Amino acid sequence: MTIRLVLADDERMVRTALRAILGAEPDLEVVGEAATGAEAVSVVRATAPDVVLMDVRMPEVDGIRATERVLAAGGERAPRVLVLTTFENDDHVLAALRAGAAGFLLKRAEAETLLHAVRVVARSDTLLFPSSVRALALAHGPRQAAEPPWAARLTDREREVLRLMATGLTNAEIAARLTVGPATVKSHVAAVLAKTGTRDRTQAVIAAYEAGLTGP
Amino acid sequence: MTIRLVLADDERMVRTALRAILGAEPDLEVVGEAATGAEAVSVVRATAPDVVLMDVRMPEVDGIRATERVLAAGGERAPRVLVLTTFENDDHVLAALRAGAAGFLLKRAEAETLLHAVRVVARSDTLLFPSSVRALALAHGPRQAAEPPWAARLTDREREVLRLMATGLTNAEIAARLTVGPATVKSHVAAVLAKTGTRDRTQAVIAAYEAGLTGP
DNA sequence: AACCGGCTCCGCCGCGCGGGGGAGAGGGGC
DNA sequence: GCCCCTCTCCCCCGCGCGGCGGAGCCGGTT
Repeated sequence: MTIRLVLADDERMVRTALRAILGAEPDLEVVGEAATGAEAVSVVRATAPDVVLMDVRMPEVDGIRATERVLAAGGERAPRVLVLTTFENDDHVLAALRAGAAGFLLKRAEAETLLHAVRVVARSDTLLFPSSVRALALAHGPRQAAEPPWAARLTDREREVLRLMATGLTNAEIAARLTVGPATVKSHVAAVLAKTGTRDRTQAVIAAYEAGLTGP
Repeated sequence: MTIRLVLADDERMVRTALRAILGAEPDLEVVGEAATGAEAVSVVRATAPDVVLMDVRMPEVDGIRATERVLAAGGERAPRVLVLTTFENDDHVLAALRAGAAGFLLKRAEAETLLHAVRVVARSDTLLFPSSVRALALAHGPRQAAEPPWAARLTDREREVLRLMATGLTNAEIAARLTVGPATVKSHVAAVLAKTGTRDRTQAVIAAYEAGLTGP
C-alpha cells in the first residue's frame, strides 16, 4: 500500500527537490503539488492524500491556516500534515502544533530523515508525539488568544497602567512614570478594576498574569 | 548494528512483557534490566546501551531523576531515554521532557508501536521531536526549579498564606479559610513580606507568580 | 532547666487605596 | 453642531492594609 503525498511549498526548487527524493521510493507517490496555502487546500480536497508536506511560509494563506482548513475539511479521512520549517525555534512550530500538525521537519534535514518522517507520520498516531505534547502547546499558546473579554475593552492607557501595576508599583509611582498626576492614575486604576471585574489592585495584577498581559 | 536496550520498571511482569516483545526482533538486544531508578543508573553505566526504556513510577529514585542522572553521567555517549507512562496526560511527561527524555510512550501501546518507537529514538535526533518542543517544555517548567532563595525560608504556614494571597483574598478571607483570627493572618503576611523583600501584598503576589508558588 | 522557632493572638497608628461623584479639554463619528 | 469616548484632574470618605511593639503556647534543641 503506497503512501500518497501532496507537496505544498511556494518555491519551485523545494518542490522539485522533494519530488526527486520522495519519487525515488517505491512505497511513496506524489499525487499533487501546491504553491500557495489556498491551492494546497483544494489539491488536498481533490486528491485525498495520506500525508501533506506543508511549508509554513506561503503566499495568500500560510501553512498554519492551510493546515487548519485541511484538517477541518477532511474530517475522519483527513491527511496527516507534516510541517516544514527553516528554523527549529520558529514560533510557527507552536502554531503548527496548535493547528493539529502531526509533526514538523527542518528543511535542512537529510533525505533519509525526510523519508523516515513521512513513513512515521503516515502510519503512527500516538508515537513520539502524543496528545500530551499537543496539550502542552495548547496550554502554552491560547494564553494570548484567550485573554478575553475584558482585555480588549481596556484602553491603551489602562493597559499600560495595568502593566505597571503588575510590576508592583504604587499609584504615585505609576504617576511619576507616566508624568501625570496621581489622581489620573487613580481614575485609570478604577477603570481597570471595573473592566476586569476585580475589587483591588492585587486581583487585577493576578488577572493580568493569568491573561499574560505582564508583557515586555 | 543491533540496538542495545536496558529496561527499567519496578513491575516484573512489565519487564517480562517488554523483553518478550523486544527480544524477538533480530536488530534489538536487551542487555540489562532494573527494578528501581538507582539500579537503572548503575545498569546503564555498566552496559552503555543505546536506548533505555524508563518507567516513571519506580521506588527509591523515580524515572525522572534516573533520566537526569543517566544523561548527566553519560555525557556524549549517553543513551536515548524513552519514558514509559500509563496516562498520557500525566504531569510526568512534562518533567520527562525537562529531564531530557528523547520520547515517551504509553504502556498500553501496541507492540508494533513500541518497536517503532525504539528504532526511531535509536537513530534520530531531531525528527518529530526537535529541540523547540523541549524548549517549550523548559519554558513551561523551570518555574519550579528557579524559586530561590526566599522560598525555602518560608514556613509551611507562610507559604500557604502566600498561596491564598495569590488568589486575591483579603486578610479576613484568608483567616476564614484557615479558621484562625485575622490578627494571625496579619502576622503571617508581615512575615511573608519581610522574607520576600516586598513591601505590600501586590508585590508579594507578583513574587509568588514569578517563583511559581501559585499552587496547583 | 533554659532556649529558640513557629503559630497563635492583641492593641495602636498612619496611610495608601478604592468608591462616589464631578469637571474640563481634545478627538472622532453621526 | 452635537454626542461619545478618552485622558486629564479635583473633592470627600471609609477601610483594609502594613508597621510597631507585645504576649502566650508548644515542641524541639541544647
